[in-house]
Amino acid sequence: MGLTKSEIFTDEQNQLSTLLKAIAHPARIAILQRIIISNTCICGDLVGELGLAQATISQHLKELKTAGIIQGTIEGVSVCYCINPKTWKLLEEELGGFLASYKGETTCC
Amino acid sequence: MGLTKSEIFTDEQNQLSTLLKAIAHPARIAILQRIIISNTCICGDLVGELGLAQATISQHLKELKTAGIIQGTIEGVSVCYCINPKTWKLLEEELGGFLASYKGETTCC
DNA sequence: AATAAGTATCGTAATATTGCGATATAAAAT
DNA sequence: ATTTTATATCGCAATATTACGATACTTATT
Repeated sequence: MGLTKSEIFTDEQNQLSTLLKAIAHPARIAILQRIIISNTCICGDLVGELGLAQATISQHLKELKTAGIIQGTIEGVSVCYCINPKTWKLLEEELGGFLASYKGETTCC
Repeated sequence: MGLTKSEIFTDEQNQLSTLLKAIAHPARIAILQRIIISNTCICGDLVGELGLAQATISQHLKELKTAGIIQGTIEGVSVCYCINPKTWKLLEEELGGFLASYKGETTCC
C-alpha cells in the first residue's frame, strides 16, 4: 500500500529509521558536509555550489530541519543553518550501538 | 521529476546515501537486528516474528542483499542470511567518518 | 513607500517505495 | 511422482520522494 507500518516496530527502530532516512540522500549529505565545514551555512551559498534549484535545496533543508538534524536561525535577510548537536549526538549513539552490535563472527555462511 | 541527480554528487556521497537508504526502514532495521542476534537467520522465522507478509519480508531482504549489506546462502529448503562483513565495515567507516567530522563547536546559532 | 535579496511554499510531473495477494520456483519428504 | 515446505517474483494499489518553475513572504536597502 505504500505506507510503512510503524505500529509494529519499536520506538527505537522507528526513530533510527527516521533519522537515517533524513540523511539518506546525496544532496542532504552534501548539505550537511557543507554546514559542518563552514559551521555557518547560508542557503544561498548552497544554491550556487550544488547543482540543484533553490526550491529543491530549500526543501531538503526543511526535511533535515523537520528531522531535527539541523536548526536554523534568521539572520537578517538570510537564514543560518547549523547542526543540532543533540540530534547529532543521538544519531551517533543509536547508530553506533546498532553498528557495533555486529561483532563480525562468521558462524554461518 | 522524482529522480535523484546522482551525477552532481561525489561517489562517496552517492555510496553512503545508498547504504543508508537500505537501512533506513524500521522493518529492515528489525531484520538486521534479528540476523545479528541469531547469527543464522531464516526468512520463515521472520515472517512469524515481524507482522509483515512473507512477500514483503522477502522484498526487504532482497533490498538489503542488493545493497550488499547481507548475503544469503541456500541451505536445503531454506535460505540462510547473514551480514556481509565487508559492507558492514565499509558502512562503519564511511558513516563513522561522516558523523565524527562534526565536532560540536557552536560558533553560530 | 518601492525595490531588491534571500528563503519558503505551492502546485505539479516523474519516479520510487511500501505492502500484499497470487503465483511461481526449488528442494525435501512422502 | 506427488505433496509439502520455504522462498522468490509478479502485478497492482496506495503513498512517498525528488525536482523545479512560479509565486509568496520577509527583511534590508534605497
